[in-house]
Amino acid sequence: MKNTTPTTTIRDVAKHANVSIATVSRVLNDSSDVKEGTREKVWATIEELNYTPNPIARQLAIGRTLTIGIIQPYITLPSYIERLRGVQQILASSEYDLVIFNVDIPEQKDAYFRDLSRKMRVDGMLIVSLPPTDEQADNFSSSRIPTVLIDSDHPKLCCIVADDLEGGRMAARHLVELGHRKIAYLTDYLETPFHPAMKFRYAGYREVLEEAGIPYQPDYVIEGERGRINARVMAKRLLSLDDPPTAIFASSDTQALGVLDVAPELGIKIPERLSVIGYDNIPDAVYNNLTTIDQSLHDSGVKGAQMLLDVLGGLKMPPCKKYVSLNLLKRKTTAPLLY
Amino acid sequence: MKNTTPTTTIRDVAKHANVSIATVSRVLNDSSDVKEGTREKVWATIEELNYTPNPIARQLAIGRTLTIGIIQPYITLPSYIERLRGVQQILASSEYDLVIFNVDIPEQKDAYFRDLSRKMRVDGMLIVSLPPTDEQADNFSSSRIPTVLIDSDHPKLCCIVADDLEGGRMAARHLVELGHRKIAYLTDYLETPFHPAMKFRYAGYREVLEEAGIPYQPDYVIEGERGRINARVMAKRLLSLDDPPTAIFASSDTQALGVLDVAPELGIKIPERLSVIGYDNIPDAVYNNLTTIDQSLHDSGVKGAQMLLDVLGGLKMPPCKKYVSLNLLKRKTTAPLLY
DNA sequence: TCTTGAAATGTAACCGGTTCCATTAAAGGC
DNA sequence: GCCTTTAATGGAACCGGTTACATTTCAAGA
Repeated sequence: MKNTTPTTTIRDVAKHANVSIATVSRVLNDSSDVKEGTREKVWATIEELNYTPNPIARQLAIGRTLTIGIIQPYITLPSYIERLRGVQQILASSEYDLVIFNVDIPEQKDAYFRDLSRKMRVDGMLIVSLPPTDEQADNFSSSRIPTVLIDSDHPKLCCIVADDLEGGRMAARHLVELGHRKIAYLTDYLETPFHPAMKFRYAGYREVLEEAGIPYQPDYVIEGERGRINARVMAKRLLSLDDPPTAIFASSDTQALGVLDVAPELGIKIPERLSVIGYDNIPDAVYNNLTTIDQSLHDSGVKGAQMLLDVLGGLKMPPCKKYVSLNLLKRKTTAPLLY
Repeated sequence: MKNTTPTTTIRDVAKHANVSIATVSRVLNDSSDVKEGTREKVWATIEELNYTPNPIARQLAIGRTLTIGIIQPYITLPSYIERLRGVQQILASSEYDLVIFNVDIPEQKDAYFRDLSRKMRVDGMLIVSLPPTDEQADNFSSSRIPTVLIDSDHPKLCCIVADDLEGGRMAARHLVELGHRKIAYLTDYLETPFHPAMKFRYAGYREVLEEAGIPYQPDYVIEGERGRINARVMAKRLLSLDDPPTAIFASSDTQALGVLDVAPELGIKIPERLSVIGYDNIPDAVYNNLTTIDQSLHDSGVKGAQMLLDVLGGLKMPPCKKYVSLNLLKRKTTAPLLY
């Protein structure tokens, strides 16, 4: 029944209720010093006029948006979802809303980094797996808008990180300790415009193998497009080598699952003939009894959100680097090498 | 180097550049009537002071947020991602930003429906797969904020829908035409607080079977939690029946893939011994050569976003219902029944 | 009864932009 | 050279809230 935008404002309410706009505002923000009778009268008027305060005006007046933004790539990947849940859990009980900005291509990242602090209307920012350049980091740290990095780091900012190098070591060490010496590493492309976690894990893998006196075998390192399907193809290649590996360290659970998919097709029993270890501990890993490195994804979301809230709450916080824990979860896809 | 929020405003710029704030505003919005010399002087000052206009103030002044919101459940599912891409494609070339609100549980839906029109700051809304109640629909249609429904419908609103009943018929009809009579339907829970697409597809399936004179066999209908993993379990149950089906219609590609996963384990060849048809045509379906019903997910996003932009552009549009097309894609997982 | 102070309310400035309208400066017409 | 137009610019109101401060109300204390 409404015609063209006859928006009711706080002044309309004030007029109808026969009070001042200040009083209406007080009622809306349930300030304590409004007489009960007045309060009721104002509420009645608000209902009657079907009045809704304009959030934009409010934001301008109080100088805050009560919104925090999160920029992250690959929103569809299970590991990112897991972190997101951690963030949401914390924010749900705060006064802040969460707005998600998805980055699929590097250009988007730069566009967001450039604009968000200005064009977007957020009080704080979480940036996941997207390492800023020095210049961008400077912008963030000198900006009015506090920023917390999750899963990437920069000396000028607050960061929540996992030690991917150590994670790579842990996975490789587990396989070595089981007696394996033909250990392959199956991964996303190591060179990426996003956070090079896979590269660190790779370095950890190389390190442990070297320590164990296992010569580097380039054929055992295979990289390719992310995703379960592609992992299958890569796994097939590895397992068809003349001298196939007896263990595969996949840089993500999703890829490890791809390996589990194809092994039966090739008549390879897991874990008897092939040990497989993943990384992340996503829900599907539990279901498939996949041995993996739990990198506390959920917790990284929780910690990041909490840190941002602290800063927004006024806590003075210098740049820092906070680690989430790593845990080797031994399940059913790894076993001692049979001679 | 900055201390506590010494935010530079348009007035600071005006003062430094020795012009009026009106002129600065004109420069910012590159209005035509500013002399070239003045324009340069103002830009120089803007750079010098490192000034960034406050978007909130601008929004308040112009009365628009230049943001559109999308509410959708299961943001992690491939089918929803596909729609989202369609939306983003259209919005990318518009002046609007997209903000995503994810709904995982029904309560969130109601909270968003209640608040968004008021608390949130968007110019328009897209609602995906979340049918509003009559009351909510009334609120939307009488609200200042135009709303378009995608994948659900209501007589009072603009809707983009797919004919799930017909889709169910198409899938079932395909199998019947291939000679199958033992046709199972594997699905998410039919009762859902979200859009009951699966129920419509189910109805279509029942209808076609009845027309073909195939008696209803309750054992052949199995419902359960969504997801590939759960689909495997359900598929196993179906295929272990005393008189197993020769064809399975899965209500989503993800579930169909689950069926493809387990069939080999049970020694069942596809499509020779078992025909499988999915629904959605997600990217993985292409890769796995899955026969499926393409419900133009991407296109539904495109159409929905376009319609919303039209309305925001001033087009008067009465409630309507626009269908996206359905196509049976015959690939390699369905085949004639062998006697 | 008159103070006095707390409680309740009102006034008006402010947040940081946009834009209508008035004013001034420059250019064109005769 | 003067008047009319047009181009540039400035002044100030406005968007719709919040809030510091001033003012009024009213009950308690002297």
